[in-house]
Amino acid sequence: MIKNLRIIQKKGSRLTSQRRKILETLTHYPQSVREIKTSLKRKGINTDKTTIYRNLDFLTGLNIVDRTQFKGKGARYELVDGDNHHHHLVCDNCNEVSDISMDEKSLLKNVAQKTKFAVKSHSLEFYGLCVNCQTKDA
Amino acid sequence: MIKNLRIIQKKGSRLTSQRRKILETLTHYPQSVREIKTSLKRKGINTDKTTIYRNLDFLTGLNIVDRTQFKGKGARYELVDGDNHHHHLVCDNCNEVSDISMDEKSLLKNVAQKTKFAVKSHSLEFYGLCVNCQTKDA
DNA sequence: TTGAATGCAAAGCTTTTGCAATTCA
DNA sequence: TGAATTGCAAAAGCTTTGCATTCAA
Repeated sequence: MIKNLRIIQKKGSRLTSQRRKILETLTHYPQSVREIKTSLKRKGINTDKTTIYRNLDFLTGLNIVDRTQFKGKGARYELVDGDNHHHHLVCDNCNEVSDISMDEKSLLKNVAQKTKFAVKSHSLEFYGLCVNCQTKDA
Repeated sequence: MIKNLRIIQKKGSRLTSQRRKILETLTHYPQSVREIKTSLKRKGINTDKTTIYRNLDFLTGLNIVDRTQFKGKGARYELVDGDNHHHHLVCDNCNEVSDISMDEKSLLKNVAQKTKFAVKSHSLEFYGLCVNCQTKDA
């Protein structure tokens, strides 16, 4: 996404090859750092994990990347979806993650009515069984 | 809570002194393992962290304890609230956690309408600034 | 050229595992 | 007594830090 590259440059930060490759590897599916590293390696790119962590932090700060964390697992990173903010359905059995969008206006209104807390962000995940795992015996 | 002790015995599991003490230390505020350990130590009880982890897992399995995880932090455990299921408001600045209950029927209905995913549990956290931190300059 | 970014090594946390010793029922 | 539970030591993950080196602008 060209737009993201502009955001980075506008901020006065550098467009290193690592940064570019990491951006190219990110998707709209939440990946762990390990997965990102493996994915880069498959493309023949050996980037140190520290560099990956630092860039993910950097990109998260610019709102280019979104960081989520599922029950008892490490952090996961995905490209921000712009106008298509979504939540996750996480299968307890096969760990498959699918997206779902929600009308969350009512939720936020609810918080505003009940408290004076200033909500900046929120996270909402559903856990259970995906369609495939429902039909299996196990 | 006597009821919880019964649940444990009924399951054929033992009511060790450690288990009892850990239960007494848990609250309706989500605590980290480190906090639980410190709290026990303050009462003069030295329980190994492994024992704490194992008991928290055990109690979570019996639905006596609930496990949450906030953005980029370790797991936190609190007593299940029975009929008062709630969500959390987490201050980005001072990390204070407060509870909020939500009418989530509409959320779950929403998922059911859009997908065939069988929801077993969900987590919903709001991040932002608590009232105190809003008025501070920082 | 030079400050930003990278890579490497090491450390810091949290959580898990294996196993011998202990303890509740 | 005997299986469940504990404690200890060690390992396994994930994430961060410090510092010398490299590199984009």
